[in-house]
Amino acid sequence: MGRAPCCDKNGLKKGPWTPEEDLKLINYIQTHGPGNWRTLPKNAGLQRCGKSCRLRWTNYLRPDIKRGRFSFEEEETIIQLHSILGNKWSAIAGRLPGRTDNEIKNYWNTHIRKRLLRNGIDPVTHTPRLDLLDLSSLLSSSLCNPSLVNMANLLKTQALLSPELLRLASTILSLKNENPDLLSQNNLQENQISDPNAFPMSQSNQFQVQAQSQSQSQAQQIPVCTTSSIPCGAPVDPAQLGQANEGDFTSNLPNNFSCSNTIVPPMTSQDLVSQPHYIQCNSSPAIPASMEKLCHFQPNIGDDQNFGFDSIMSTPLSSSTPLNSSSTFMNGCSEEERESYCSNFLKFELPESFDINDFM
DNA sequence: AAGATTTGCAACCGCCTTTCG
DNA sequence: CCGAAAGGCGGTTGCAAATCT
Repeated sequence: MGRAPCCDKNGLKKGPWTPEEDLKLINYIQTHGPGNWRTLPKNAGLQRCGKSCRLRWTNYLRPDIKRGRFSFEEEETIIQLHSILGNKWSAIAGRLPGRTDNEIKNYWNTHIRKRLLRNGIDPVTHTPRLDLLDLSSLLSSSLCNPSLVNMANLLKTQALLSPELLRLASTILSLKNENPDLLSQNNLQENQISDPNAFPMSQSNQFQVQAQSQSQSQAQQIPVCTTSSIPCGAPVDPAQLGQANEGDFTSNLPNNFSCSNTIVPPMTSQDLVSQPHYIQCNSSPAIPASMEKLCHFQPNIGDDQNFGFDSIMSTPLSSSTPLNSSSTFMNGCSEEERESYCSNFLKFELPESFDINDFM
């Protein structure tokens, strides 16, 4: 019964391949084709297991393998595919011509995964991770200077995505109301916060609240988050924002605040009503309109005409049609530039029925 | 300059599925 | 149909190179 025994494992070499072994394997496969991996080592004169030969060929010696740094387009494809397929490296490799599953896996683990983590994105779920965000600056700011950083700031960042954070913010407000002394004990820190140069903002959360002295008449204006290394651009329903501002959120809403280096002219509620119900996550002026689509959060991926789950699953792995190629312009860009893009990869859209009070 | 630490990647390991006798 | 080996895949390791202190 069963097959004939596999290759004799005794005396088989392991470890790094020598150039001579590579040459033998290449010559044999070029002449005879890969064929049966079990018998290949013996026929090729190699003291290796067939499995080892197959691995060496598919991961390193195959002539169609593309070596070198991953392009931005490839990286973008990997992230998109990983958000759907998870660690199905072979499936991902099937969509990336010339790349092996092993190479993609290595690249994910050594580059992309770390970058996503740095930006507060869970590399498994592709959603923001609050435990990775530097909440300390937000919290200390909120405790030390209620006029500088307030509930709206928390909302602005990620609170709309997280009931936990909203509850935390609510607790902070309660603390503030119950123990105002707590605030006065932190005058020194307050001064530090007031001086942007003296306050060491965390890498992941460089919020800078601006335009404190706007008139109350602009209170309904919508803050625009322009840049942050965490995913931002949470959608805001203007009506609900106003409701939140007048309701449980007792602190004063900054009329025009930003988490970037640049002040963006405030939008009015009317402006927003006529716009899609999300705030643009504008990471860099250099990102062209063609990138906009990529900013949409992946749950919309099925609607993306360029990238659908069905297309992946129905397309043979051998057909190496590259996915949307909107970003080849970023080939060769620096790690920082990639990171900047990566950090804004997610943009969230909430249904119009979204009610912030449901979270409180 | 030297040792420590981090990074990148080839290769191995072990498990699961497929194939074959 | 069954059992065993091949094939395939994802996770992990080990080591050399690069970077930091």
